Amino acid sequence: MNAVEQLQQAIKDALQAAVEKSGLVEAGAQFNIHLETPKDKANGDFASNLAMQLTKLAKKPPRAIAESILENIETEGTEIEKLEIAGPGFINITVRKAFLADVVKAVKEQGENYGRSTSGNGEKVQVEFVSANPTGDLHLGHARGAAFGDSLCNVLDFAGFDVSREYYINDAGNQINNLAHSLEARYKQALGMDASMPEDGYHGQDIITIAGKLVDEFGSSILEKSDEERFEFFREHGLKLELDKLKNDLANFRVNFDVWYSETSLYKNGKIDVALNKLKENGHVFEEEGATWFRSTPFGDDKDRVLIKSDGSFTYLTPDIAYHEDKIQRGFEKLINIWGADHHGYIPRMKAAIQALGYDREKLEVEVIQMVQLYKNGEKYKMSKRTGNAVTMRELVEEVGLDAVRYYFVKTACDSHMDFDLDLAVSQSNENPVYYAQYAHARICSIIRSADEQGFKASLDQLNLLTAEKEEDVLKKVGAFPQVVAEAAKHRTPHRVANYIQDLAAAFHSFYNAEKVLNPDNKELTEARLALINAVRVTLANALRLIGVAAPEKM
RNA sequence: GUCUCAGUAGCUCAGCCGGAUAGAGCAUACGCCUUCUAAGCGUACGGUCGGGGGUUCGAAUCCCUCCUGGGACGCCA
Repeated sequence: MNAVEQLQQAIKDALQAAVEKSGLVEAGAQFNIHLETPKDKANGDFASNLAMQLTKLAKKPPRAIAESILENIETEGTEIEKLEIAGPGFINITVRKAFLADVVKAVKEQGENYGRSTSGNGEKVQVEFVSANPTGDLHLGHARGAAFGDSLCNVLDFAGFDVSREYYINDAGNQINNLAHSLEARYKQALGMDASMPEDGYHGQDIITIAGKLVDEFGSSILEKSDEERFEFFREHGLKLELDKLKNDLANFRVNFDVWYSETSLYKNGKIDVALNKLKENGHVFEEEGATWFRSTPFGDDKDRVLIKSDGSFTYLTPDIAYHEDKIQRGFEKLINIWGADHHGYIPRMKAAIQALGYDREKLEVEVIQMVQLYKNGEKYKMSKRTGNAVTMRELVEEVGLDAVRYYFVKTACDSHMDFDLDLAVSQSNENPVYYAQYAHARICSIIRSADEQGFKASLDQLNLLTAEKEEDVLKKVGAFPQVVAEAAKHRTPHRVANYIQDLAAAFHSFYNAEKVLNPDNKELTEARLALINAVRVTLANALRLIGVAAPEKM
């Protein structure tokens, strides 16, 4: 627990004791004490709506309850300086100013770990995201999913969860055959031969690039292989090169996975059969019209689902069920899947499967990322596999810049729809709010450099000098960081961190314009302020790191 | 038709486990650099929180309903 949390807990305990002592409620009555930070600081550092909440239990008007609480509260030995009743019955709490400055010490002690908490209790969580088919380049939607997923993982980790990042490789099924055939056509074309793409082929530039690489390495020798060998060659090499490219693009996007999990491996190690048999034993499987079905409707799905098609092959669902059982057996307490909105209809059947296998369906949690609609010059831009005209993640980063893209995708809640105009993004990239935060960081670094030249050194000895209004604002913001992270983790909302970064940067910029840090006439204040801005710097850097954005020392 | 996400300032979005005068950025207007980075700060302008009901001491927030827009409803993945 950090200093701010300890303080809040102490206040809550004091309030709790006051209510019990006052006799307002019967002994043993249950009620929650919730502290909030008032928007208007005239209403104190913290506020509680306890008195209003107790109106039913105490059968008295809220202000009378509040008065009774204040009469009975013990503030000796706490950081509470002042208690006031306001508005309909809020209890506003002001704490000793000196306490606020303690946060600077906490940041100094914890450094790059400032903001960490144990609120996740080490819960083992697996986050599966991106998981795009290895048949083409990552596009805008994947970029959003990648930015969200990675930031969420960072936030969960920081909040004390035990996180594993996983990418499920769909390397079985029709789309891979399709990849092999598309690649073969491109390969022949690269050799100057006349070859047409398969009907549902992948038309992306990446396949052409890969075909070129194969020609460079193997010349025309592949054509001499038998049909079967040739197909296998293109399947294997296509897959490998596509995967290499995916890993590379994601790494360049600052996204790295702990596990790359192959769908094909589920075929090879028999886990699909195990899962299927379990469903059968549990009585959830039936045969109809030559196919094998999963009776998912009793578990809330709107229709039953085919597991084995009449041609004997599995549907996509079947290995996916085995995959999810495997996740659970690997000991994860929570499975968080990040899916595009176009897959949201898939959620009920997956939850049904988990339940049918005998597990708690709530183990699976799906975060749905709403679509990114691409615009060009103000008009909807239709992307299609057919023509391969999608805007790729790589192009996006090249045009707009990595930090701007990461920030852009994570600042908006994932359930909000997004319109994206590439031209607009390029022309406005200098206005991206990410630079506002980065500028704050660079500014602090610049002040610290000047301080070094002038012989000032940050000091924690006189933090009680930090009493200016803007200093208090900054201290409160810095102090709020651990809670912001914990909330963002709990609600799976990394965008809260992005918003927090804006607030913290704003508080700093405002302070910077109001007060001068380096003042040769006041060494003590200067060194206290250096400690303060260093705390801001560390907090900003930590927060930016969580959302995958760099914290530059110069701009 | 069913399911699902959204609708908040001119634009892009926060706020949504109910709380005090609904916030930020951009845009617009006006101020602030002989002083630590003006990619900054300050002031002003700007909102029937899609409409209508309900629950509550209190609703942008919860419930119902309707309207508008995105998405999904395959023996594709």
